[in-house]
Formats: sequence, structure tokens, C-alpha cells
Amino acid sequence: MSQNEVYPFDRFLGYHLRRASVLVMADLTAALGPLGLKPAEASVLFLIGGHDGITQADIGRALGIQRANMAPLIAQLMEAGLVAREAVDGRSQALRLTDAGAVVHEQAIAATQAHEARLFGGISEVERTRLIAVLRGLWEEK
Amino acid sequence: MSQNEVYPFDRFLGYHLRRASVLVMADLTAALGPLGLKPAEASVLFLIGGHDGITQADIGRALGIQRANMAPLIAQLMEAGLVAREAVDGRSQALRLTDAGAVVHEQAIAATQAHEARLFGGISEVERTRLIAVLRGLWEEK
DNA sequence: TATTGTTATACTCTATAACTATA
DNA sequence: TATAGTTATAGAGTATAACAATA
Repeated sequence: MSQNEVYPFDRFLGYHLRRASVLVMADLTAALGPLGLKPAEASVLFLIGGHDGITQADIGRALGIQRANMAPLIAQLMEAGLVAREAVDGRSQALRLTDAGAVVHEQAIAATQAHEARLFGGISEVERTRLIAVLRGLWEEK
Repeated sequence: MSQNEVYPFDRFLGYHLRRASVLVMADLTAALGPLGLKPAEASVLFLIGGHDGITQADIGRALGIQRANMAPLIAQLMEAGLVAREAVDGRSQALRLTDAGAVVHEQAIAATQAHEARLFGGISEVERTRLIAVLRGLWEEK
């Protein structure tokens, strides 16, 4: 049976969204692997790189990651020497990239951009912008 | 920190794809729950409903589900009385919907269509068709 | 030799609950 | 009272390996 025209999935946008997401995540995982990063770790690194002094709780809210699952994520990045933290007050910890973390951050950005170009290069800039707007509208503010 | 304009994710299509997919799947899970179905089970039911006599291996290939993971999926649908099977030859089993399965199949189609209309109703038909084409192009033939 | 279906198993991701320390 | 961070744990989804039976 051909994968094309598989009734009734052709008209289910959610199905194609899911299949595409799984493929894209697998490709991103492979692209980040050589840097010793998983997609979730890279996304945290991106956020710290772009928002110096951000806290775990902030990151969790921004990325939709539970507080409980942020702890081992940050621990891994600190153990790898990519992230350091200092107390803001008695409970919050400001996160920042170490020098090594800044290097890996740049590498991860480059790897992700290359991954995006490879997978989405065939989509026009206009279409990509519109696509992002549609997808963002689905998950934001809900 | 606002969820909007979170550098550098705004330009990463894969990120929005992932977040949208997670939200859509959670909504679909909730929509199918009252029918006693999970999304994967419903997708299998859809395929059997649309392709009478299909085998487990065929379904796995069409939906990207490992053979090893098809076994408990089919077992669950048979235990629920929604699917029956008979031997095609010594190893293949033709799958078909039972009468009860046909009823639930229709309910699941309706629930999924309502879910799609609720989440994607704001997207024009033209845009939805284009979006599906783009997403299909990402995961098919790769 | 390749394929179908199955079992066992391990790994990852994510969700919940409970706890402390602090605001 | 609410929040930050942590720990433990459970559930779901998915991947690999191996096997018996059959084509």
C-alpha cells in the first residue's frame, strides 16, 4: 500500500503535523548529537544565551517544560561545564553561559540553522513566515 | 518573560512545528478519550476502516509504527471488540472492523473532524491544503 | 532467505506528588 | 500563601533484539 493517499489521513492536518514533527525532531537530534546536546538541552542553552540571568522557572514556562524536569536538564548542562549559576536571592538562581557554553551555544545555533536550511530550504521565505505564524497561533495563548 | 519573541526560536520552524504538534496531540487525546481510544489506536482503526483486510505489517509501514509495537495495539483493539482478524495464510492476518468497531470508527472519525475544525477552523481551506502539502513533503519519501 | 507476528526489554520523555527553603 | 528548586516515581511511547512459524 502506498503511503500516499491513505484514507482518511490526507485531510487530517494534525496527522501530517505529527509525522513532520517526528521526522524533524529525529533529524535535529542527529544534528545536535556531535555537540553532545539533545534538542531540549539545546533549547535551554539557546534561551540562556539569549537571556542572560534567566532562571529555571522562567525557562520552563517559556519552553513548556515542567519545573521537575528542568532540574536534571540544568544539572546536565552544568556538569558539562556549559552553564553556571549564582543566587539571585535565597531561592532563584541566575543562569549564564560559561565560556565553553558560549562556544557550544554558537555551534548549536549553527547546527540548528543548517538543519533548518536542509529540511526547510525548499520552502520559500514568504511561505515559511506564514507557516510559522500559523503554527505559533496554534500553541501560543492556549 | 513573554512567550512571544523568544530569541532565537522565532525563526526556527522546527520549534513551532514541535510545539504545535504537542498541543494538537494533547487535544486529540482528550477528544478521543471518551471513546476509549488513544490517537495511535484511532489511527489504526481508521486504516482498517478504510482498507478492509489490511495486515498489521501494512499498517505499521503506513503509519510508521514498528511491528513489535503493533502487536499490543491490535491486541487492545481486539480485546475491546472493535477489530477481528482471520488468517490470510500461515502468517498474515487480515484485519477488519467488527460491527461495534464500525460504530466506534464512525464516532472516532467524527470526533477527529470536530477536533480538527476546532483547532484549524481559523485557517482557510486554501491555506490548509497548502500546509498539508508542505508537511507531507517533509515526512514522505524520506 | 525474507516476512509475519510475538515477546521481552530498555530507553527516553513527560507528568504527578511531595518536600525544603525562601519570598 | 505563593514560588524556586529538588527528588522520587510512574506512565506513555518508542526502539532493539530475538524467536517461531511460514512464504
